[in-house]
Amino acid sequence: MAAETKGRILDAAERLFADSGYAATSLRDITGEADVNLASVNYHFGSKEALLSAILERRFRPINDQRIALLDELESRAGESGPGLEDIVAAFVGPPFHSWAEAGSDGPKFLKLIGQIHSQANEEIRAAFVRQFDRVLTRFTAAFERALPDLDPGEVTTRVLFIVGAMAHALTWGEQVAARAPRASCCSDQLLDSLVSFAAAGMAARQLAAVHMPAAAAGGRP
Amino acid sequence: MAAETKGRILDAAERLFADSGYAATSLRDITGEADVNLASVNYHFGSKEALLSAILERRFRPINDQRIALLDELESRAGESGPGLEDIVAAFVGPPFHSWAEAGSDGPKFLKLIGQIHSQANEEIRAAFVRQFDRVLTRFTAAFERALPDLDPGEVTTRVLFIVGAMAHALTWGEQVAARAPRASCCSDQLLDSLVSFAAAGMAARQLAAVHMPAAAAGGRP
DNA sequence: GTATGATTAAAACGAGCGTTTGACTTCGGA
DNA sequence: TCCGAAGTCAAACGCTCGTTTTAATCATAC
Repeated sequence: MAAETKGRILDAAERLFADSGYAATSLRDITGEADVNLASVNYHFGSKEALLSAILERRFRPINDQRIALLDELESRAGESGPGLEDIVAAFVGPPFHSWAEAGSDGPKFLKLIGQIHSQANEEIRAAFVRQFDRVLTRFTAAFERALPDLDPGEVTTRVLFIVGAMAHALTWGEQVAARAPRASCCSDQLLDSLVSFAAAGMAARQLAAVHMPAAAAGGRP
Repeated sequence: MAAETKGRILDAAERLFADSGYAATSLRDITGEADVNLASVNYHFGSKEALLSAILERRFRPINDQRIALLDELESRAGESGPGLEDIVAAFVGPPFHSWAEAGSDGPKFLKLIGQIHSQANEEIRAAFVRQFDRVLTRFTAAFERALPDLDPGEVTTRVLFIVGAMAHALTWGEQVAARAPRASCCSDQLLDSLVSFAAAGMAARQLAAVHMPAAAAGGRP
């Protein structure tokens, strides 16, 4: 019965963290929702922080593994010039959306947590998250640089930042916006398609003539 | 001396909320940083929640006013067809970045708060924030729809969501990424330029042929 | 059937939280 | 000069937090 309790805690905590954030959710909220004893969180996980780590591990590991695997496949299949832009984008932003569909009724809630975690949580936990995300970022940034040889490497890094932001925000609020929008974006597949189109086009945008004034004088935008 | 205390509290709270989030920041942290008495927060603002509201009001009001003013100007200047895509995007994402430069040394910190507030905080506070942001969203969505008559209205709404996400993320993490990137994105002006190019291109992306299967069967992406 | 180790349960711990209180200080106007 | 409003301060309030402790329960192998 140990495994069941652990699972119930993970599921409930995931749901509550996603809705209210890590700091604002108490262990009593979690154990109440999971219908388990208060002490069982510390028994099974050691601490509240370790519980969050376990949640992130459970969900992010497969997502990031899938991202890398998809990119591996794209690159081995593509020729000298590397995979196409839209394919790279899809390999990057797709896996979290697909985990939505896979992970039963808890999937959607977790996606909100992804958005949350991108801008909060204890510095230590963030470090653990970033450490796992970094390998993904490095691989995909390199792939983008190859697909967009005319872009500054720094510009690629910046635009990947934009994509991450758009994705995280879509994961967090896509559901609600979908309810507001008249017709389109009715389901996550469509939201994903929109995101891929948007991100690929943004990534390919002509770079501004970026006059590089080395570090010198005043000025700024005219 | 009342005004000075209030200002010190606002500044310190803004900084700490931005770094650690609302729930994780205590009034004792704030009053310690501001070097004022603990009770003065409740004396001057009434409660911790009201303090956050005051912070949001102080910063967001001018930003949203400027957004609307810029769009007004663009539309009155443009002809029948309405303003251009890049101009609309710039009017939307520019003001927060410019407040960065204006608001002394506290500007950058506040930008992180924008990112934070987009995915957390008490439901009531979020409602207050969304209420003010809604008029901006409505105006700009309409402008985008006019500039992009070939796009589904729902698709426009979705893509605005992406822009908001990219912007919030850039505001939150732009500083750190700028430190990582080799050359480009050295300052907020350049980050803003990149964002405008990215968002405008993404907004203008060709819409997928979006086969609208009414609600029916299985399948999904091939 | 009973000993054993894993799990659950209930209660309490000290610390920190947001907020309130009531006395003390400050200071411009009668 | 004194008054009273405005502001500051230290101290305490009641409460909730994450965590720990101790005892009860359960499953299982002997």
